[in-house]
Amino acid sequence: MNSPGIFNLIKSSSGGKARAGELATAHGKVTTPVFCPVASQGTVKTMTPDEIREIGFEMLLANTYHLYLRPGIEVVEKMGGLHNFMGWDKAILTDSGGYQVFSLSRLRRVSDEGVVFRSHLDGSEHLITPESAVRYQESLGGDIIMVLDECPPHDESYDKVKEATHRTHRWAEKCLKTHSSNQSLFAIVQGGVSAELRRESAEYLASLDFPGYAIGGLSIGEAKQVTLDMVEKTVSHLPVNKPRYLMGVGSPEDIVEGVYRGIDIFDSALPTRVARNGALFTRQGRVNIRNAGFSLMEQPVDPDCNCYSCRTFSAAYLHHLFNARELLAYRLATIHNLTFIKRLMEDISRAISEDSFDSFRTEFLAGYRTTNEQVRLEQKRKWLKRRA
RNA sequence: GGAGGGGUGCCGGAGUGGUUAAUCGGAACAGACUGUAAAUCUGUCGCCCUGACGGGCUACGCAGGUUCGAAUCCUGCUCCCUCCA
Repeated sequence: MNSPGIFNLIKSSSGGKARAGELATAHGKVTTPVFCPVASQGTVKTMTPDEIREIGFEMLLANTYHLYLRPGIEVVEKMGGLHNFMGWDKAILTDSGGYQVFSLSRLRRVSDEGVVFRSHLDGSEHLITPESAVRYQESLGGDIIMVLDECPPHDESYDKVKEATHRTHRWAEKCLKTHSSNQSLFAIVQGGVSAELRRESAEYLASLDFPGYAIGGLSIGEAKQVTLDMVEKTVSHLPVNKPRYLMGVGSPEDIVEGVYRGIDIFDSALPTRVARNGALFTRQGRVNIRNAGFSLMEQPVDPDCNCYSCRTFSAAYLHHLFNARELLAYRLATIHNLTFIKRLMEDISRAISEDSFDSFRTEFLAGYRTTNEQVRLEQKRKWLKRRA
């Protein structure tokens, strides 16, 4: 089973939907469930590829939109492709730029042809089409590439979501038609928070026989229970023998819940972004290293962690680095959070192979304190409003 | 000795009669961040009571005074700064 693009399902939970597998790529085998750190601009912020490899990650996510604008697709191509350019010889998954249709929505116009958007860098206007999105990704040379999709806001009207979902379907067909490399092209299910649209989207895309399926348009401001519900409603209509990728989801509790519902691949900027802002993962929940309580703590932030940061430094030192805004703070925190996630993935894999994932999940969630949902959504709303 | 300027909340610094518990920074304290326009953003920030609305008290160097009302005007005291001798 070594030809690139082949997904090999190794083990499924006897009671539930969690599963373990392997994904073959031209840049090595990827063990699933897998988490991909985000390297939008060809770098996991603050980390060297060696450090990422040492922590144990097998696949990264890079972004076509960002690399297209800077340094430019041709530059990456001339520099020998993305792997060579960024010094990473394991697998790469590139996103099409579809998410930017959503996150930069003030700067874009969507039509059937594609998306006309304004560069957030210099305001210049560009058109990205399903066809060009595939061509760009073929030039970048990632191992898994994504169709161009339209990700509507979580509170968009049903009709608009339906329109975006159907457009995403048409684009998926165009991408499939354009695609000519041996990279794996994954489709993206949309459908917003409508179970009916999710089903329709999953069934339709499944009929096109892609080598993998992503679930997009979630965790963008809707309530957590809705996210999980939509994942369930989508997965149940996806083929069993193809990898399922839950895009943009990566908090520890969400990963556990995603695996529980049959997800194989995750990516998210959350672990690294949150790290740069002082939030560190522990098995008891997130902790803010900037809090005054850490100023004199001799032990590491997470005594159970064996990452470089926790092996080497006290919580007090990390607290100090953050307060002083020293650059090392961001690196040490990123190392910690990524190591935490990697270990979580290993624990999940082990639990699945031992057929004890359900109890692992129950225990993990019982011990992991999460933010009050109201507080979360309110701050999220403020953030989105501010961006509008 | 002479002339002038100034002392505002933890710090810097606005404000020159009422709408001022006092603009704005910073610090401090807490929170958010999920296919990265993010080393970003939000909230609190005199004291006491309240979950909140709200209420009470104390505040602009010190002491008096003018006024219905003063951080803002007047007098004295005190401390600091600049220039001239």
